[in-house]
Amino acid sequence: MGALADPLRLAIVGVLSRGEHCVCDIRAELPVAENLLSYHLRVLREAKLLTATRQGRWVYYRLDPDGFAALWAALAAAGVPLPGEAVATGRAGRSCAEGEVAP
Amino acid sequence: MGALADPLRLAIVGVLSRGEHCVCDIRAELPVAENLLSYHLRVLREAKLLTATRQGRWVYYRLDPDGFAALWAALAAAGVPLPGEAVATGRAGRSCAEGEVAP
DNA sequence: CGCTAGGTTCAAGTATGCTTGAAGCAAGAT
DNA sequence: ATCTTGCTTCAAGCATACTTGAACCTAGCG
Repeated sequence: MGALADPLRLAIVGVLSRGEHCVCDIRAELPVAENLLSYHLRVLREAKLLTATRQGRWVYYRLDPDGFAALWAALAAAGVPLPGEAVATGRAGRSCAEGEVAP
Repeated sequence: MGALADPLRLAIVGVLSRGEHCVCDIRAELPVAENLLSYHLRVLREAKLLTATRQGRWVYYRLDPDGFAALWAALAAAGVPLPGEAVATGRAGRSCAEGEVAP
């Protein structure tokens, strides 16, 4: 998680969600320093959300379906209500106020 | 986003995913300073992921379904592949290497 | 080979966010 | 009113992450 917490990285994912792109094309859509883009691409790569392949002089990035699947699985395991899931809003067992404020 | 990027906040959401809890009960499940818990609860509250209601001396927190719905909607709008969605891995139009390395 | 273009990495400064301790506020108990 | 409990807020220290500039590496070209 946290890899999607940066607006630039979210924008990168947005570009790549339309298909594979090389760094120079990403940079054409996102006006940002080459350094910075490389840094954020690395963060996303280390988060397993992106994969990179070199072709000649260019490096092509694409989204990693397995990484996103793992992300959603981890969130689900942590108890985060994913889209389409019901959100529990009822009262759970309480220990600190046991029977003090009976409804 | 980013509100779910902290392990403690993720744990808080996990506890609240089982239903409404007061702060002292959350604290009973997560060994953390009262200050710190209050801080992270505020972050989640300001992210619209939690709602708080005071009842007597206790403050009860619960997940906010609308907030989570808005979060997933925002991610979808940004192009993030949500669970169950296909991930585009094909080639998109390229401008920098137009026709140079024809497959 | 030397040279250039596309990307990456390194080391620095700055900003952001987390953590801690003390003070503050509200509501019930005395 | 005074005290205690449950929780929040404030201010300061510390850690982390972002940003910038320079050096570096690889692939292709002359």
